[in-house]
This record gives sequence, C-alpha cells and structure tokens, in this order.
Amino acid sequence: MATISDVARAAGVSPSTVSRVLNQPEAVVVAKRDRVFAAIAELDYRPSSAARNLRRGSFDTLALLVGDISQPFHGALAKSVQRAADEHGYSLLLCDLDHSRDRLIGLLHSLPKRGVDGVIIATADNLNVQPVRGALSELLDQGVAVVCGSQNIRSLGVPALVTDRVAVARDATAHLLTQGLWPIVFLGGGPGSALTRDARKGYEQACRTAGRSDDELCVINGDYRAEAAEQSVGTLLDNGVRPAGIVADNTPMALGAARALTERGLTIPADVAIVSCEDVPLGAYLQPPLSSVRTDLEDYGRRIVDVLISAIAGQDVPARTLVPHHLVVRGSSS
Amino acid sequence: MATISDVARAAGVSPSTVSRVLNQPEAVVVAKRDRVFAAIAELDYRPSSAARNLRRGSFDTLALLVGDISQPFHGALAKSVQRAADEHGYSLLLCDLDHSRDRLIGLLHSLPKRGVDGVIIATADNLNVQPVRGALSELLDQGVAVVCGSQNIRSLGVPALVTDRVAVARDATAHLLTQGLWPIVFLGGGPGSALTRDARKGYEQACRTAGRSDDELCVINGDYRAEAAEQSVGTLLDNGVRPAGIVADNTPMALGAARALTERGLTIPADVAIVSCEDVPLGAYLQPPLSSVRTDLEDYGRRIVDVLISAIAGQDVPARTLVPHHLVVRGSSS
DNA sequence: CTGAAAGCGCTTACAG
DNA sequence: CTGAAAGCGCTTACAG
Repeated sequence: MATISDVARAAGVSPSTVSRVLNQPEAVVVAKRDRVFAAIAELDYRPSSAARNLRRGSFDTLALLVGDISQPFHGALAKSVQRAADEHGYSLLLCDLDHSRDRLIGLLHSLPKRGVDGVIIATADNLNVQPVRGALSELLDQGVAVVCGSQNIRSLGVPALVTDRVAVARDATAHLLTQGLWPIVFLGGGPGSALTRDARKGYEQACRTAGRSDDELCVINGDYRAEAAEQSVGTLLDNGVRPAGIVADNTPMALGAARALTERGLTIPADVAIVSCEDVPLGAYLQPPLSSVRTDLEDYGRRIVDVLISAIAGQDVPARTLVPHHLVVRGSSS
Repeated sequence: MATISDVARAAGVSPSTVSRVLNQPEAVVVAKRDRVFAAIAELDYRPSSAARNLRRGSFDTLALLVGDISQPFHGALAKSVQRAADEHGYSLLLCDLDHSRDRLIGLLHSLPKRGVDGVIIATADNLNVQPVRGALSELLDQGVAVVCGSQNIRSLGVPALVTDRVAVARDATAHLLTQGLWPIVFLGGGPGSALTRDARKGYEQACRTAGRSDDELCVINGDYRAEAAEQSVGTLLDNGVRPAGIVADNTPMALGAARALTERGLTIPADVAIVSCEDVPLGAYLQPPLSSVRTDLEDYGRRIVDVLISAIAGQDVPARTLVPHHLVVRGSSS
C-alpha cells in the first residue's frame, strides 16, 4: 500500500507536490508532473480516502434511505440516484428501512458516524412525527445535508422534491370515474404513511367532484406489500362489496388486489379496473399491463442528487420542488 | 462538532480515556466512565469516522455490485445483504453496473479509493475475462476482500457462493419436459453472461436426457431485460416457431416472453408454459403466477456477508459454497 | 512553482 | 487504571 511519501520519494519531489499533481495539476510544471504520474503508476498508488476525508472534512458519499429496496419502485429510484451520484463523483450508501420507524430513527442517529455528506430520504412513512423530527434535526446539527424525496418536512429547512400525491390519486381516481365506474375503492399503504394520507385526500376529492357523497367512499389499508393487500381486498369482496375500480397506493398492492380479484373469478378490467399511483419499470409487462401514474425516475434521481449536492456546498436550494407526473393508461383500466 | 478532546476536557480526563470508554469500557473505572458518558451526551459527541478509519485502516463498509438494481431479483438481494451488513455493523455501498463491463472495470479500479473493506460481486456478466480479472487482482492487491455471489472466478482466490445454474436450468427444463411439452425454447440473458452459459448447458442436458437431439433445441438470447426478450420471442413466433414451453434465464425476460405470446393470442400455460430460472418477491402475484427456481435470498445474503467479513478478518473461508435451489411450480407452467 | 510544517481526530503501545 | 506521545496519510496556508 504505497503512500504519498513513497510516491514523492520515487519521483524526487515533496509530498506537497504529489498532492498538487493530484488535486490541481496545472499548478505543477509539466516535467515534475510527468515524473509524479510515472511514480504513481509504478507504485500503483491510490490516495487513502480516510486520510483525505479527515483532512477535508468531507466524504464524497451520500446515503439513500428507502422504505423497502425489494419493491420495484425503490429499486428503480436507487438506480437513478446511484447513477447521478456516480456522475458527480459520489458513492452511495444504501439504507433499507423495511418500513420501520425505529430503524429510521436509529439510522438517522448513526449516519453522522458513517461518514456521509448528505442524505436522501425516500420513504413514504410519515416523517412529521416528533421522534423522527428530533433525530433529523440532530443530524442537521451535525452538519449533514438532507433532502427529502417523498414528502415535505415542516420547518426544519429540509428541501423536498415531491410529486403532488393528492393530484396523483385524484388523477388516477378521475380516470376511473370518467369511465362511469362505481364504486371505487382506495387501497392505501398504511396509516403511518404521509403519502397515503395525501393520496386518500386526492381520491376523496375526485369522488366528491364526481358527485359522490362521503358515505359512499371506501378506503382500505395495507402495508405497501402485496400480501396484506390481497388479504384486505379479499375480505372486502367476501363481505359482499363489489368494486368497479381500485386505486392502489403502490404497485405491489395493486398486484395483491389483482390476485384477490382473479382468485374469486373476477376479471381485470372487465369486472374491476385497477390503477396504481406508482409506476414501475415492469408495469407494462404485467398481465394485464398496469395503468399507473408515472414520474420520470431518471430525471427525478438526477434532480434530487443535484439539490443535495448544492445543499452540501452550502448553496441556496429551493425549499420545495414539484415533480411532474402523468397518468399512463394501460390494459388494467381500459 | 465536538471532538474527543472536547469530551476529555469536559469530563476531566485524557482523550485516551475517552477513547477507551468508547472501545473497551471495562478497562475504565466506573466513576470516570460515567463522567465521560455524561460529557458525550452533553456535547452530543460523535466520533469522527474519518479519523477512526485512518487510524485503524478499516472502514466498516462493504460494497455490493449488481448488474441492475432496478430488476426485482437484485433489489431483493440488496435488501438481504444490506440487512446482514447492518447486523454486523457495516454500511453498504451500492454500485449499479447497468450490465456494463466497462462500468465494472472502472468501478473495480475506483473501489480502493472509496474506502471499503470488502466487495460483493453479484453480476451475471462473465468475470473470467482478462480485463476484469486484471482489475480484480489489482483490487485484491490493495487489500480489499472480495466474494462473488454469482459465479466462480478462476484461480484468483475469490470465494464464491453460487447456485448450480446448470442444475437450476436443468430442473426448470425437466419440469416442462415431464409434462410432455415440446418444443422448449431457452431464453438466455446474453452471450457475455457466465450464468446464461451454464443455464444453457442445463437446458441442453435436460433435453438430451429426454431423448431430444441437438438440432431440435432452440436457444435465443436477450439482454436480461423484458423489452429485448419480448422482441426476440416475438420474432421467433412470427417465424412460425411454436414452442410449447419457454425456460427464461431471469424474470423480466419471462415477462417479456409472456407479453410476446399473449399479444399473439397465445395463452399461458395452455398454449405455452413458462418457467423462470430466478425467483422474485412478486412472482406469486404475477398473472398467471410465475413458476421459477427459488433460492432463499434472506439466507443467501446473510451467508455472503458472513463469508466476506471472515475474509476481511483474514480467516480462512470456503473457496466455493453451493447455495441450494428448488423449483416452485406456479400457474405459468401447470 | 515548490517544500517544510502543521494539523485534521482518532487509537494504541508505552510508561507509570 | 490512566495519561503523554506518536502516528495513521493526507492537504493547505505559508514562506521562499
């Protein structure tokens, strides 16, 4: 493991000069620069990131916190964030929360000692609760930059890049209502989720706009996973409710709902239409292809990383950025 | 940002003592220990990971290299690896290769300066080619431990934990043959893939065992993605080939194939049965539910991490571990 | 343009 | 059981 002094010695210069060759090559005369590069190649020298980090007080590393990396939406998000981070010369730490608030809080506490410059929070679970807010503000106090990719965080100065989940669910619901479908069930991701709360609002708004009264609405809850969704939709059906459409908060739940339906002999979309509030890469390849509300994740990941890196650099960043969405109609609802 | 000296001053002890309280608390008398803990809490002190890493020469960080994190199998693998790493006190760096060999090589070169103790390689792309082997052996020379979760790497001393892909594809193919289905098409992930090469072998073995001659076999190639698979299966069908079964190297390709079939009015499994060589979390929720060959990913991730951490600690580890698999028969093939 | 020197914040023999 | 001292490998004013 060659050090900078080894290289300096081999090249007949001082360590300072080697460091300069690495960090501001133009500041060193060509002859020496070449000798240094030759020595670096010869010794297969790699700068020690630990020493560099200690000296500079930064890490060139970001952390991504997701609710569940095994779900396809989060996988796609991670991909785009990773690529964007890479393009900026940052490594990406992956942190899976498994939708657990305790994990989230524990992680926020441990992040300062993990050596990250910035953190991207992309979990649907509600962040505006005291223990999380406390942990967040401690993290910020430690000088770690934070951006949120799922919801707005009140008053802590954490920039957010979010889709308007109310509008997302409203559009999804309206799409079904326009076809004259009723009743329509909203399948939410869980009572602890900020996104579900908003999406539910959008569902309600669309229904009211269509002239439905509140007691005609039907909201059921899952936990973002297919299994629970299958069960709760199954229970609903077994209780004699017969929806004409389902708006699912995410795609695994849409699949769970679909299975509950088909197992009971119902057909999609003929008997029941389904829309997901979340688009995933394989959505078009499901059977039937799943209608969903899409955000351009490639662009989204890049923008999140841009904002975070600006925040790390101490620049002013927009407190709130609205990320556009649009409905993609596929076979599950037409 | 309090430092260890601040804490020492506040507690009226030396920095050495604070360090001991953190790293070997029993070595410090209780009274002082308590004072130190109080000072730590009061100052909200967090040890600097950079300083610690520099001093100890380790990073408490692993890297996971996957072919494509947006694909469901890799998402599930990442989840289990992340959790296992976390349980051992390690952070996990996520590196998406996007199935590009150039990215892989670039990454292997850059890993030493990213500050990782160990690397898990879990890409299907063939690692036994010179540029990759060269980059790998440089990485090992830099003192970074490596384990491979997809294939064996010849002679570099990299431990591997792999499923027997030949057997996986053989089992999948035999499952279809047993039902008297023929012809059966093998849909591979790409000529550059080590896993595909093995899987193809398994397909051929099963067919021969069933008495099929080599010129009856049919192998087509994709790139692990649904899009290309849809296209190549579509072309096959349009050329008049009418398979009774398809063995797909991974799940996205199985979905692509399924779409090509259904778009041409064919039914699964009545007209064509499908099996995937890779099980994914939502496999049971596809329509029809997808038969596939399953590996227990929860267990697998844990074992990979165990081996890697042992290797980092300089312990002897098994050069090759066979990970069991079993066929899960679902609606797509029965 | 270049080098000597200081210092980032820890840990760990070493001496007591 | 505890502290003073050295050193991990860099970077960066500072002086020349």
